[in-house]
Amino acid sequence: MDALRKYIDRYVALEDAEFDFFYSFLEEKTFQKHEYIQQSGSICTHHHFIIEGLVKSFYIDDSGTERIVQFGIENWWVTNLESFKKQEPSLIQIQTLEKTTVLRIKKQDLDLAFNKIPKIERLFRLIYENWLIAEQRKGFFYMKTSSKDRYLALVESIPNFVQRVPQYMIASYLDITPEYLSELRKSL
Amino acid sequence: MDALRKYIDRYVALEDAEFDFFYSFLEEKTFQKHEYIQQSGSICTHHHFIIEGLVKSFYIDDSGTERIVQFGIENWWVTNLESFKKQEPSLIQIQTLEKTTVLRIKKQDLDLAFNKIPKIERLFRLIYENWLIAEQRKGFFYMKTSSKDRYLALVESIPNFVQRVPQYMIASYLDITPEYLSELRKSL
DNA sequence: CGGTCTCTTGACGGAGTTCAAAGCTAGTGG
DNA sequence: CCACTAGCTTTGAACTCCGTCAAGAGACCG
Repeated sequence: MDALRKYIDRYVALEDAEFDFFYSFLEEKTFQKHEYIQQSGSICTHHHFIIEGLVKSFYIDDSGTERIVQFGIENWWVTNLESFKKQEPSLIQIQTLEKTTVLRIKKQDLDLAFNKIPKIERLFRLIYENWLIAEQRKGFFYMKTSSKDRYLALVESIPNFVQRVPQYMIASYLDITPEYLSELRKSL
Repeated sequence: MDALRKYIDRYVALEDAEFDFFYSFLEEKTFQKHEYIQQSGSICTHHHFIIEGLVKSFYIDDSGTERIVQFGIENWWVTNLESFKKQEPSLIQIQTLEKTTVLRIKKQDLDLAFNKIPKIERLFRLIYENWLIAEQRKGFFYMKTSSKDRYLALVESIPNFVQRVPQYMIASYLDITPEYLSELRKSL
């Protein structure tokens, strides 16, 4: 609750009553290590705010290989936005890498919150704006940077990331093979 | 005006008075072929809705090569969102490839519209949501698809695209060299 | 008709993949 | 608390995709 309040305060100034009303839609839930938050083929019913823990979003490609598209840590929202918005089955799966506690909200409740509290709509307008900028920077960065530098940037951007996540998942996220990442690391 | 009204109607139901009020902030402007809508190093002051024409967003990399990150056509919004939002100098440049007519709005006027007309804030919450999904799909698609298939998907997604845009720009957008694209096309 | 912009062709090189095998490490049960 | 196993990481060789460079062939415009 404190974590969410602090997070929201960075974007919009909510009255206590507004926050409490919004908070009443949220459900706290804890997932064990390696539990699925989102299964492939099912509809993404909730938007999740991570209070503590670490998750990966990924899909399985045609040759059966896992492809990680995003990691999520404390103070991030995770969902498959496309499936959540359209309420269609999701190709993306979300799984915890550590014991993870989230606050989650259902699609219809979030829509209700948008109607009742304009500041919540503004909050998400701003969140999506920032998220979009981050996604664009990522694409931009991907295009102009070698995989070695992408690796270095990733491990520097999140403290202890290498300790928390196995190498082969980092390789998957960087879109290279574990073998090649191993070679990169040898050359430091 | 009609194009914009039609576009907005797909997202939110505005009263005529609300639309007129929003429209009063917009300025119609026509750029000639090869004119700059956004120069490198300057702040992105406007958000642009393209009524007619075609533009490219790009930057110049360390070796002096142009890198196209996005094309924009009719009924798309174009801006460098990061520069527009933070009012910081932009690394991205935007240039027309054809004579192009836009409706443009200043940052402070858009913020004003958000405050005066909640439905406009909702409109942009939805636009950013869709844009984000599109950006994520693009990243996703990039990861799992060969450059040959990316080329085919691109030319199929926009009618006459190959006629409107020179090959070497398509190569830049696909993040391959013109030489290699030429080879791909030979193998059909 | 001459020049600039665009597209193609070919030789070579480097980044990254694939496959197979061996070496580590950490969790589990006995 | 040790031993075993399964999962993770490293190594190396052969191969593929795609970039770089250099040169030539069209095509459009004044």
